[in-house]
Amino acid sequence: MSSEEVLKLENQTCFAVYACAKEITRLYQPVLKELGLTYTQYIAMLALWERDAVSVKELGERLYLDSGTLTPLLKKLEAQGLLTRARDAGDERQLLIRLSAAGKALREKALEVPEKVFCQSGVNVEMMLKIRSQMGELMTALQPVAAADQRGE
Amino acid sequence: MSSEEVLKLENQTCFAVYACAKEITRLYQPVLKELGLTYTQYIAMLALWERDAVSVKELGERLYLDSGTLTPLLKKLEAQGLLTRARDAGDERQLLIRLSAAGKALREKALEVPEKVFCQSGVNVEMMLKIRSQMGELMTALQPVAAADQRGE
DNA sequence: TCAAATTAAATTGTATGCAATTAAAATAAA
DNA sequence: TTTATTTTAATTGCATACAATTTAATTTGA
Repeated sequence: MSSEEVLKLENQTCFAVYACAKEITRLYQPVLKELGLTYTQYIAMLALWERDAVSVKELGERLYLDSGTLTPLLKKLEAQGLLTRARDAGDERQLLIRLSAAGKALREKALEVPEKVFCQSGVNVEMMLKIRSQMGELMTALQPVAAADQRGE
Repeated sequence: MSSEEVLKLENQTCFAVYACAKEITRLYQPVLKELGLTYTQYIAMLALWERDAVSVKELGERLYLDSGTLTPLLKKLEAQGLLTRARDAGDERQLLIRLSAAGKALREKALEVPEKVFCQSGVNVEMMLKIRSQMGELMTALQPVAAADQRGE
């Protein structure tokens, strides 16, 4: 690529993904508002509905978020009565996150979220599936780099 | 999709894009640190290197950011001596952002950023181009929705 | 003309997001 | 065992993001 083109915004794949991610969460916002959740709170609940009674560390690994983000977020969800935060009796370092009855019940209302958002977007199923698989590929391509950084290489 | 699967994290295209966007900016971070820029500051500079002496509004439209994000960000870049902020004489409502000599000079160092990041990622050119075009398609699919929201429809 | 509506930034308030540090608990090693 | 290391959350500090409001300037319309 020429030195003229290499820094053009429209040629930056990073910016394309960054902009899409923001546009997508913007699309979710009004739908999630009905559940009283922000987008990040929503994906945290998704993870918990799939697997309950997990530590902050495990939750963070699945969501790619650290305790600096999760601790305040989980405190807010606790304040809303959706979950409880309690130290693991077997290992006091760990904090176990458990859904409350209200937290489990909210799943029923959340069931219609993906459909609602999909209908509001101008996206068709084929595009959506293609994007998901592409992002999966990209993530596996990027993850080794992140892991190596973690190990200090 | 079954009610079991519809809320699974791995089936959420939104989460795939969201996670990739974060991973990508993480990849840029060490490279941009050498230029003294954060990722958002970097894309702001990309936009300005392409087109100088623009208003906050125009910059925001190109970056999909509003004044709430841009005002403090531009003040930081001004403090670094990379640009100047001055009201437009013709329309005092507008603030014109102009690159300083240092801001223009920084472009030379930035020229090697895309290549550096690309080499550190495990991504090949084909994947990158495919993703960029996919994100472009997605953005055009989502933008009408955002525009309609803007108009209050 | 001149009040009403619109526009552009800035400000305020809330919620991430992450690096770096701290504190407490558990594990490893001497 | 007793210290050193490691692990897990919480905390701190900084930088986004964005909705909603405010302020100042401009444009519209009666």
